[in-house]
Amino acid sequence: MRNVVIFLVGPTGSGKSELALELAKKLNGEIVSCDSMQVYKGMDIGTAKPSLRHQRLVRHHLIDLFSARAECSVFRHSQLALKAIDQILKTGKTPILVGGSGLYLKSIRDGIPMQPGKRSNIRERLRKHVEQYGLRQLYARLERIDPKRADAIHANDERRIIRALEIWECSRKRTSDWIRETRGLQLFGMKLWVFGLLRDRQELYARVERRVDQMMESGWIKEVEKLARVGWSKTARAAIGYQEILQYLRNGRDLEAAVGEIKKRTRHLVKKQMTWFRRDPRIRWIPTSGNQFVRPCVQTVLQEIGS
RNA sequence: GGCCAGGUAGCUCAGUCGGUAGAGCAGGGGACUGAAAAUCCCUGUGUCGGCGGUUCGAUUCCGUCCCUGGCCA
Repeated sequence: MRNVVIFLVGPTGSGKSELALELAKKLNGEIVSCDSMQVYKGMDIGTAKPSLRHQRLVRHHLIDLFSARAECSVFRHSQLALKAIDQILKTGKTPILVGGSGLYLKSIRDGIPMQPGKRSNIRERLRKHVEQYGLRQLYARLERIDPKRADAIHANDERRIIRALEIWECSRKRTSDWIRETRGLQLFGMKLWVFGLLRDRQELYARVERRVDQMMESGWIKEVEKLARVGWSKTARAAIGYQEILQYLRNGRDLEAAVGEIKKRTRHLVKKQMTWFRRDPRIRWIPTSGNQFVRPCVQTVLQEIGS
C-alpha cells in the first residue's frame, strides 16, 4: 500500500484512540495525534493522552511537543502533521491521523492558508478599538475590504472579524483570497481514507461522565497541582478541566461543582464535534456501541480499504 | 399549633396595577481557515401548587387546602 493515509475522527470518548492502536498494529502504522491539547507536556490525564505503554507499542506523533506555557496553533500543528505524514510514508508505514478537532483535521487534509500569523500588536489595537467604538465599525470596515469574508462571518464574531482585518493589515491581501489559494493533501498523490466513529449521543454522554470520574480517580488533581507551578499559555489554558480544578485548589471551589462543570463542558464539546463532522460527506461512518467495538471496527476498516 | 416568606419552562428566578407569561442556565440545531477543549449564531406553551369564589375574563384579587423554607411556641 503506497501513500495511503488514514484519518480517524469522532467526538471525545468515542473510542478513537483504542481503535487507532489496533489499526496501527494491523497496518504497520504510526499514529499522528490531531489534538490541540495533547501537544502540551504534563497535560496527560486531562487530555486522555495515550499512555506511555501504548506509545511504546505504536509510535505516536505530535504529543508532548510544547511546555504548557507555550502557545500552539492550528497552523503550527498542521505543518508538523504534514511533516510527520511524510516521514511515516518514507519509512513505508501508514500514517493514522486521530483526533476530534474538526479544524485541525481539516487543516491537514485540505490545507491551511499560508496567510500571515498572529500579530499581537495589531490584534491588541483592534481589540481596543472594539472596546471604545464597538464592533460594528470594524465589521463595516471588513465589509468594505473583503465583502466575501464579511459575509461568511457573523457581525458579532469579534475574533474572526479582527483576524480578517489583521491579515489584511499585514499582507494587503484578503482572507478570502488566501483561502482560495489553499491546497489539500490529495494533490500530493495520496489516497485518503476518513473513518468516523458513530455512537449514540446518550451513550457518549454516559461515557464522558464515567471518563471524567476515572480521570479524577487517576490523580488529575495532582497533575493540575504540578502544572500550576509551570503555568498555562493562553491556548493551553482553554483545555477543559484544568482551570476548574485550579479553582478548587486555590479558591476553594466546591469540588463536586468543578467536576460537574468539567462534565458539562465535555458534553458541549461532544455536541460541537458532532456538528462539525456530521456535515462532512467524505467521512465513512462506522456505527458502534458498548465496549467491545474495537475488533469489529478494525474489520470494517480493513475491509473498506481492501487490504 | 401560630406567624412570616415562597410555590411560574428540566433547574434558578423575573413578571402580569386582572386580558392565559419571559430571562439566564440546561437541552436541541448551526457556523467554523494561525486562541478551536476556543469563539459566534439560532431555538422557550408552561394545568403560572390544588380546589372554590368575585369577574365578561384570574396565573394575577379573595377564601381555603396542600407543599417547602425560616422564626415563635
